[in-house]
Amino acid sequence: MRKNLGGTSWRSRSVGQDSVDLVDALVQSGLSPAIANAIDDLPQRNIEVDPRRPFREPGLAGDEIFFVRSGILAKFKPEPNGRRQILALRFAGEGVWPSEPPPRYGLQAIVKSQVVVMQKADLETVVDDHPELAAFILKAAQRHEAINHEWLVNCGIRNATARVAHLLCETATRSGIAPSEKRFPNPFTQQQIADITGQTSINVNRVLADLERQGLIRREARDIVVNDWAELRRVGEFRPNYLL
Amino acid sequence: MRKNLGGTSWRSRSVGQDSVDLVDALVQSGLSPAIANAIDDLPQRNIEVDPRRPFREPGLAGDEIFFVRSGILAKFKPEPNGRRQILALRFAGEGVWPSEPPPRYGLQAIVKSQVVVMQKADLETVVDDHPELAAFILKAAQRHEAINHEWLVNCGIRNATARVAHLLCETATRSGIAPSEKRFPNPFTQQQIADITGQTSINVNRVLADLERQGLIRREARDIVVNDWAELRRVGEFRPNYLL
DNA sequence: CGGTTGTTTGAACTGATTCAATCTGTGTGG
DNA sequence: CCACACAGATTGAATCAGTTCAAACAACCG
Repeated sequence: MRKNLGGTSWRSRSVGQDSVDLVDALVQSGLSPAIANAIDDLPQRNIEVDPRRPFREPGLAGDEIFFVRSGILAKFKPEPNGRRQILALRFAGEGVWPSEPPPRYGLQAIVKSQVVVMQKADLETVVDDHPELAAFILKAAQRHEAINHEWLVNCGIRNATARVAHLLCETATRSGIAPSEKRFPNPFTQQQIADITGQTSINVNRVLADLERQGLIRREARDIVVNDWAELRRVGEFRPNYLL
Repeated sequence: MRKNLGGTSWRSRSVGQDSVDLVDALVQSGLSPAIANAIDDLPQRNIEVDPRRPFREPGLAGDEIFFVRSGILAKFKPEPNGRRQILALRFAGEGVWPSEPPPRYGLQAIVKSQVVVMQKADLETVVDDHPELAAFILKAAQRHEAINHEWLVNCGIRNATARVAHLLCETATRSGIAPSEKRFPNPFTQQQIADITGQTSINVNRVLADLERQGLIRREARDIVVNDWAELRRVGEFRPNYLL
């Protein structure tokens, strides 16, 4: 699917409920409209990916850039022992930038997602024309580094309950849920929470039941209802400033 | 301490045995000599830091850049429960770049280290003059991201033995130990290994004793003697390509 | 309806922690 | 050179958080 040039792109119209326009998202993250439009003019492919089915296997050449228009993507790494670790998440408006030695992680969707795929080489031409773009990319990388650090602390020294509580808080914040909002959709299966927090799904199930028994959250269908954000944050040692 | 301009800088002469010249290290990492020299011409301070004494507390404004000339630096994050997690290491020739929201980690040395400190604002002037520098910085960030991922897998799904074995392999590689070399100095205390791998020092002690009992390594004074690199790598699931 | 995917529960097990004590090496000052 | 202090390493015993295995249950979907 190629870009439709001139006039209002069909991509500007909302496709899903939380679908993100590429230009809007880039501008909102601090990029100048000129550069955002230059990026949007690059050849691009829109794809829709189903959850839990890897669409980019580990070890493949990293010549593509992915931009999440709606849903959530995950970088994952399978290990010989059969378990897998989810390394990072990308929410709507965020992107996956390729790295130099072909990355060892694969990509899969957490929920059905719409993704824009572009060529690294194409983007590099925009970087050449607009050096500020490099700073923008670096800033995004540093934000993800801060999140990475937080996840390492999570898996390294926090207990199972704190890990899950932290993930819930981070997910709500990164999904753009207002702090006043008590209810938000839980995008994860318990297995996925386990893959993120380095546990088994059995234990995640018990932790969630515990959190519910303690009255911190309620689970209703696919939603999480948070009765006491402050307490959930305390349990998860979540301080959101690392997210900007 | 200010830069001595013109002629051979005193910094070009080796100060410690493994001391690294700033220009050499930058050029070797792929930067052009012109840019490396431009960076070297910036105001800089040389400091020597003692191990295990934080010299940069968490949460302080990140307006400084650190370049490791010798030794090893660690980013660490203390947690309310009294434990701490080491988030990343920087070996000789590597640097710590500041991030936008003031970083939540502190810096400490693993062993006595020599560090060059520069101002972020100064470096940015070089970036303005040489846009390729931005790509260089991004590439370094991506390499550290790959290492971060590896550490997350370590803490998330590998068992205590694999974690320690992996750290030993990574340390040897990043220290520049030739694969043929069986002996290398262990820079860590057992507490530091624990802080990196998310364990207690007691358990690290038992794991090291196990590795020795299994004949994989020997410990002699401050050195680790690796009897069988291939086997140690297998145990630690260490595949070094993520290090470039 | 049957098949699939995800959740929940129980019982047994185990890897790692916690607490406490001892041992070893190194440096320091008398 | 010895006495002492201090940091790190080592060991044991008790405990516990989280895993493993197995089985049942619920929800969803074509």
